[in-house]
Amino acid sequence: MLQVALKEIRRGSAEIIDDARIEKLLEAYFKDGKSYTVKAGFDPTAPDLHLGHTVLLQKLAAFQKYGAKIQFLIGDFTAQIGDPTGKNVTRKTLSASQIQENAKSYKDQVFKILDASKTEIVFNSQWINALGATGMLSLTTTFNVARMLERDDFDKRYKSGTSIAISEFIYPLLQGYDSVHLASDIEIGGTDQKFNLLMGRHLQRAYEIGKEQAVLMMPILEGLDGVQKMSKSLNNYIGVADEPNDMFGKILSISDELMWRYYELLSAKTLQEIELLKKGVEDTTLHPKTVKENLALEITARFHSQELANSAKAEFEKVHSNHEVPTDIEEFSCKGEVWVAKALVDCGMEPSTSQARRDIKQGAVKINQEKILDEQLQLVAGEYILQVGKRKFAKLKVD
RNA sequence: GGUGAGAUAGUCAAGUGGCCAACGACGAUGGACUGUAAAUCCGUUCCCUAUGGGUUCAGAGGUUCGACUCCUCUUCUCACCA
Repeated sequence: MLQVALKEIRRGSAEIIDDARIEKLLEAYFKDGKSYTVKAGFDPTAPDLHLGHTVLLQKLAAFQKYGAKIQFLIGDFTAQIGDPTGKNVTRKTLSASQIQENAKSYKDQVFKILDASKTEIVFNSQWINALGATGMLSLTTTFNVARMLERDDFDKRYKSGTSIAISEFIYPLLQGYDSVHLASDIEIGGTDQKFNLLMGRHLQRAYEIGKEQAVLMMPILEGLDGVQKMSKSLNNYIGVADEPNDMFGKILSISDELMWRYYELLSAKTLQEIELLKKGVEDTTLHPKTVKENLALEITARFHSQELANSAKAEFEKVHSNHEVPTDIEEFSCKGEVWVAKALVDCGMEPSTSQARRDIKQGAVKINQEKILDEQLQLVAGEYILQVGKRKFAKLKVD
């Protein structure tokens, strides 16, 4: 039983520091039912969760299965600094009510994956504000600049002469201090968080709280482009709140290579099962598209339902394999004769009439399934199905 | 505080008085081929009912027939010195 649990906990992780500690904690749980805490930090500014976040959340859920109490930390204080990435050095401070609102939205989304009864949501402003200037000062004495510069992005920026705000040095310290205050047994995060996660261990030692947290790092999930990490700002994400059709379609649009990555980090399938799928594709007994469809079905079903996932698949086939018009299209209406280019802009399918004209010229625009090439076309009264490219549809009623 | 270098479209990056709506690369997007995969090929990539007009090269002025290019000031970034 312990071995099964450990295997599940370790699955997909990029690196584990102090694996022995995790083993001990689980052992104690199986023996005496002893609980332990697992901490994970989240940014209060982005309450729209995407699959990249769920990699971490699923890991937390796995811990919950084996006795863990989750410390779901919302970094409302640290968000004022912004995790040093070289960009967004200073961020807007969020008002208390905004943070509460975001936190609520987190709850709505997070508890689709996590067990609420085994999760505690905490805000770090609560104890960091209580630190005061003296507390803050003594926190900074636990570390020095040379070691701070060991952090990869600090190192790069320092060497390349990009500015580093002093406040950015404080960020890892505060994140580490959170672990001191919460007395966390384990902290998990992405590989990009390694430095900060280790800071937790360092500070727990410095503050002599009698334990040092184990650290489990998950790989960063690549976005739809397969290169950059999944993020909202890069618009390469699959949101957990995405419509079933979108979710299904987005997953199907990833590359075959990336599909295996998603399988490993997102699927509930065991590693052996995934190996079998890989073999099947390699010796051509399985079509990669089928394998990808199954993944899309699994993920879509997880956040919606099996039924909705199935109908998303049916819809997808309808539109893309049979080139039919989707079932649900946004409807627009207007009065009098309209010029096509204008109509496309009004329906939000094109950003400008210039762009619309170009697309028409290139044969990207279809009306009622017929390609049109006349950019001067006027739409008289009637109903039209407008289409730009492969995926943009709208219904327009002209009176 | 002093001195010097720089700021160009989503990003990187050419352009040092007219040939500039601005080379190129990446990205994005359309088409072909497919499995809405990858790879590849060919387009497009400021706005405007448009063989023309308008607004752009950090911001504000100025010189000039004409400025992304020259001058002045402002803001920001970097380097060296203090």
